[in-house]
Amino acid sequence: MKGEETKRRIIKAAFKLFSERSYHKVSMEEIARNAGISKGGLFHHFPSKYELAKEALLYGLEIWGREVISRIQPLESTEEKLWAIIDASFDFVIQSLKFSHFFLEVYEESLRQKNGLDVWKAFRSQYFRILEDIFREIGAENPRARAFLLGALVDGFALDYMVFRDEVSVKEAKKEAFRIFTCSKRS
Amino acid sequence: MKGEETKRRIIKAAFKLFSERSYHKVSMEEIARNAGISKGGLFHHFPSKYELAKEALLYGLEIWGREVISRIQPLESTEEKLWAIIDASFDFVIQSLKFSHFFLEVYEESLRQKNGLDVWKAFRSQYFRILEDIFREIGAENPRARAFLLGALVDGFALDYMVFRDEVSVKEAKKEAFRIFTCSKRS
Amino acid sequence: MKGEETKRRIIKAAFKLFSERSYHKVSMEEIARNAGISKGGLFHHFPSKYELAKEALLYGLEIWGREVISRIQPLESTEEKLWAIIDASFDFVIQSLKFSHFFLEVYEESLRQKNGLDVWKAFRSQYFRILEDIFREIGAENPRARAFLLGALVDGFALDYMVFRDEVSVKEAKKEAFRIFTCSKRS
Amino acid sequence: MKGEETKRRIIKAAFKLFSERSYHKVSMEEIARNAGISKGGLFHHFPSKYELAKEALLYGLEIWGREVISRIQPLESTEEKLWAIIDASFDFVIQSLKFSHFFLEVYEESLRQKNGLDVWKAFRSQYFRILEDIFREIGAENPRARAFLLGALVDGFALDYMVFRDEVSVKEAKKEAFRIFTCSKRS
DNA sequence: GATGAATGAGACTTCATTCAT
DNA sequence: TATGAATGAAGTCTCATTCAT
Repeated sequence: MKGEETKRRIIKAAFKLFSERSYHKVSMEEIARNAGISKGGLFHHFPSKYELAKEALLYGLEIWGREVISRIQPLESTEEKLWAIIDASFDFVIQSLKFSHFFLEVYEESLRQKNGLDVWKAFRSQYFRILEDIFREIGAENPRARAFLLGALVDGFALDYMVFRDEVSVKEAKKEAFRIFTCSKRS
Repeated sequence: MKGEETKRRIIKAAFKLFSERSYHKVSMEEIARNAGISKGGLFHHFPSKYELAKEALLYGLEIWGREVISRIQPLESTEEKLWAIIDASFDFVIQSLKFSHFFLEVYEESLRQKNGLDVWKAFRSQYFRILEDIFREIGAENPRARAFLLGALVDGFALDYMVFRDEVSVKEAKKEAFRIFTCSKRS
Repeated sequence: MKGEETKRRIIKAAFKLFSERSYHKVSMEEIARNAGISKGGLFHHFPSKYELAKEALLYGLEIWGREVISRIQPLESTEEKLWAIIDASFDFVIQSLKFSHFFLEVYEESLRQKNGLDVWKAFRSQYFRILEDIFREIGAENPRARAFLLGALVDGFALDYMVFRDEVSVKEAKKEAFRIFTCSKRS
Repeated sequence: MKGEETKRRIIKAAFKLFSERSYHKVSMEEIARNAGISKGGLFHHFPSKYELAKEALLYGLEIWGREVISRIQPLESTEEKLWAIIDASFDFVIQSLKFSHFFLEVYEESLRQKNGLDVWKAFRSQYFRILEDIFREIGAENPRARAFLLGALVDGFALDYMVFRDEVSVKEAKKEAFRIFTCSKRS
């Protein structure tokens, strides 16, 4: 029982640091220090830095996921739901700006592991189904592709906003994103 | 003049390696070897790894820029131009999948340098004007924001495509992107 | 009594792993796992890795000793006995190729312990008396030295055979060893 | 030129330390210190600990080889040559007692490397031809096997002598070894 | 008797950078 | 201009051992 709590503490510390400064810029030493544990203790709970990063990433994603779901649940209209998703996604991305870089680096490591991508695909598909349904109802020509693009847009926004944040306000970006993603031939 | 040629050879080698394997995964040693020069020689031409990476990145961006301009130039209709840009951007991104990661890592370093971002902003603004004009002509509500979003979409696509390439074809993605970005209230 | 049984299980597992992969390449963690016990439990039964290794080594040697004795017992002629010893020794050595490395590593640790070698000397002398007697009967000039050399040959064979096993067959080696060790000036 | 000299200095220091305390008990840090170079400098000259150990081992073997050859060269009779070889081999082994352990550990690493054993086989075969010829002239039944056994005996002697040195004198051991290895059916 | 979390020292290795030649 | 030897800091990971429960 004590172990589980420590593990949780480590993951939290790792998530925080990784989101702030990406994978390569954070050392295990530092994570240990922040989690109030020894370096050796870290490796007792996680076999490698990659494995820890993966769990930290999932932890972050799940927070985001729960946030999105909870915002969508009470809503009824399709468009409201889409707006809620865009709203929440952009917010999350702004909140932890370096998150996507961290994401990317763990992804890259995953590419080298056998079946390393399965975790991400599983997680992603869960939300993609929701998005696809929304775009189908809206009358998008290719709901699947559009869902993919929204995902990409959010990720890319995280990247670009970090650098060019003075060129556009988040509010404007959200609005315009909503506009183009609700575009349908029937409208 | 001989120095200039060597410098160019180094930049080319660096760009190739960096876009294949990102910043942190490529060592100066390796770049030197690939450029057919010694490690010492490398530092003779570039004061640091970051400085080399910056120039290598600009080199890559300029190639992309010239490609886009040359594709747009002969076209007349606004929509054709937009399609050409989307087409070229996605192609470029696919071609060097790790490019955006490389981009991001150099960005991060730039954040720490005084006025480090200026060079990227200058480069970016040059193409953003073109995009903004296009979206204005199309009748977008917020052309500036939309231009920003297209940039973000392309960057994000590079990221996600690396991992989820089997979920959507590049062709479909391009088409759907074109559809939503040409969306206007007046249509 | 239950403690004794657990201890035996640990020793068996340790011996197996050590003779497969030598002392330094086997961790206490792994031994624990293979013995179906926790790491803490392991240290409950043995105060240190060295102490466990020592007992595991003795366990292996005793198996070998009993095997040799049982093969010799029914035999009558001196030469038959010598052949049986050579035969059994080579077989044992082939069976657990890394055994002599394990042996050596525990030896080295023993060198650092006060009276650490006593246990090996006691074990060894027991079998050396038998060998010496045999060589005395055969008419060797220096039976004690010859006994020592046979011991060395077997150990060295274990070493070399690991690397150069395709240069000579075990059968040929046994036969030639028998030939030279039965050599006497009186024959 | 300066590099070669440093490399030689490193190999010498490594050989000395490894012979005294075997592979795992010597750290790169220590070798660096003894060679008067930084840890990083070590890796500039040798890509890994294993590779350094391999070269250090070869360095030691070559010293031994040259010693043996120079002792044999002036001799005429076959028996004198064999005696010289046994004499030199035992001397060498006594001189650097832990050498064989070091040998063994580098061997084991070699087993894991692709074609890792080729170096040793090449070295060994060079001296085995000489031994085989000698035993053929002596009239041994299986000269090849006997040569193998002499090699094994020397290696095993190094092992055992380390532990049981008070049981037999080197001089006696040499003499008895000479006796049994010159045994022939025709005598 | 037994568990497994935790420690802390130490190992190998990488790499940007400097500098004598 | 160019070389490559040398540095030193930092990084990931292993492991025997201890100890509260």
